[in-house]
Amino acid sequence: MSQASFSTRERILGVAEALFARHGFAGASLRQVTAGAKVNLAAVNYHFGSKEGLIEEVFRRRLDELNRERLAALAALAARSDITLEAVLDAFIRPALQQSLQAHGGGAFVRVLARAYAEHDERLRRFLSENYGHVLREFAIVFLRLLPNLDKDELYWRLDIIAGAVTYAMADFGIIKRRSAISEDAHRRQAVTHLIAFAAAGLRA
Amino acid sequence: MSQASFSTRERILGVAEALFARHGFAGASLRQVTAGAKVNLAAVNYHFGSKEGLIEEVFRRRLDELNRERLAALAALAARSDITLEAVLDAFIRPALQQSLQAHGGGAFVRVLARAYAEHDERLRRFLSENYGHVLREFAIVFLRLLPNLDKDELYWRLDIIAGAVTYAMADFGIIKRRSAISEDAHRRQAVTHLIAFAAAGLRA
DNA sequence: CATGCTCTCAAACGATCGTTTGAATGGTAG
DNA sequence: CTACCATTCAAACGATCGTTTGAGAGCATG
Repeated sequence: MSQASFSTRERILGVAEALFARHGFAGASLRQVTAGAKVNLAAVNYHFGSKEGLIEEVFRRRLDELNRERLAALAALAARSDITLEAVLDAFIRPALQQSLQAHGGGAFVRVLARAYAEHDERLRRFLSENYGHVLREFAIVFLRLLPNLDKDELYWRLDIIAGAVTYAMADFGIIKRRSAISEDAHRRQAVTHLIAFAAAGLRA
Repeated sequence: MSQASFSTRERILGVAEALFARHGFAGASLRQVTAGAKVNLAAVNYHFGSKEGLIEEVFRRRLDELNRERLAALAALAARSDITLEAVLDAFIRPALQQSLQAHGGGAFVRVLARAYAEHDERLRRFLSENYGHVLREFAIVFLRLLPNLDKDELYWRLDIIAGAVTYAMADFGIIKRRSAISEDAHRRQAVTHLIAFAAAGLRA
């Protein structure tokens, strides 16, 4: 794979991610993507086979990294003996924050992820469930150890709510607009602090 | 407005709501909508002016009712002297549940609402903010009275998270699939119970 | 230089999109 | 009955969609 090819692939993925976040999968056209990436229209079908292939690659690129970081944070935690609920939640939420703060179009993918939750497409749902569901199960094991009085079904209910709330908050899709005085990054950092406290209280209830 | 016209309008709105929930606003075409409603293609532009006019009417029809019910439930609560946090949260969440349990395509609108959160379209966002934001402010007043130690900004953060969690949970967009043994209605009723307990704990933290 | 491979490009494909048009329909008021 | 108005209908509009094609550019290997 030549350097030029790599550059074309990456530019397409970056622009596609941003446009999917802004206009949705059906709402963003390949012509918008290729124009934004300054590549030929046919490049998408050449490199990704189809539009859906492009969509899946946008997810895979970020989710692989996100899942790896979350599991690594969880594994680092397991080595310690004094695990707290907040620490586990931090291991789950913080990687998403870190990723959203990345240099180029950081927050874009979190918004794409929020859209994916809203999509009902079976193929996309299955793809996400295989990745995200696995991480959630790993975390559930640790949560169950920390919360012995919580039965499994009840925990899954609450984790489900937390996952939705995290995605929602990270995507900054709230109704209450953030104060323009603080930056988007500071906004996200605050959100993580609040989410952890909120989720911990909810799990302990 | 004749009976036939009313019927046509309502059939279009019902089918559009279901298709928007399933395929998104850009993903559902007017030809799918009119075919499903068994009306002529031109009927949409005749009755609603444009596709966007149809989208707005889908929202207005349900949101007006939802907001009215939420504020009514809150007002009924204000008459009492022994207001609890759970009761206020119930006034906020239960109307959404009731609506989602309505006979014809009950859960559809909640999913449309979840999609709207993910949309970045400025016109749609403004429309939703005007309706939903107003209700949220009314509730915030009561919450602040019940939680005197919570400052306003912090409360808004948490309400934001709750609103997102409610929408996601109600829309049944969780990663963990509900057990097929229980019905969708029972699933939603459980969700409300859990959401209220979760949210109350989070607000009291 | 010749060969083979990866990648880019302009152009076009058929399909589908939202919208418009103008005629036909059917009930209602004068 | 006639005139009017709201509504429905088939048909077509231009625009845009995802995808395909075939030629050619660039570069490496023999």
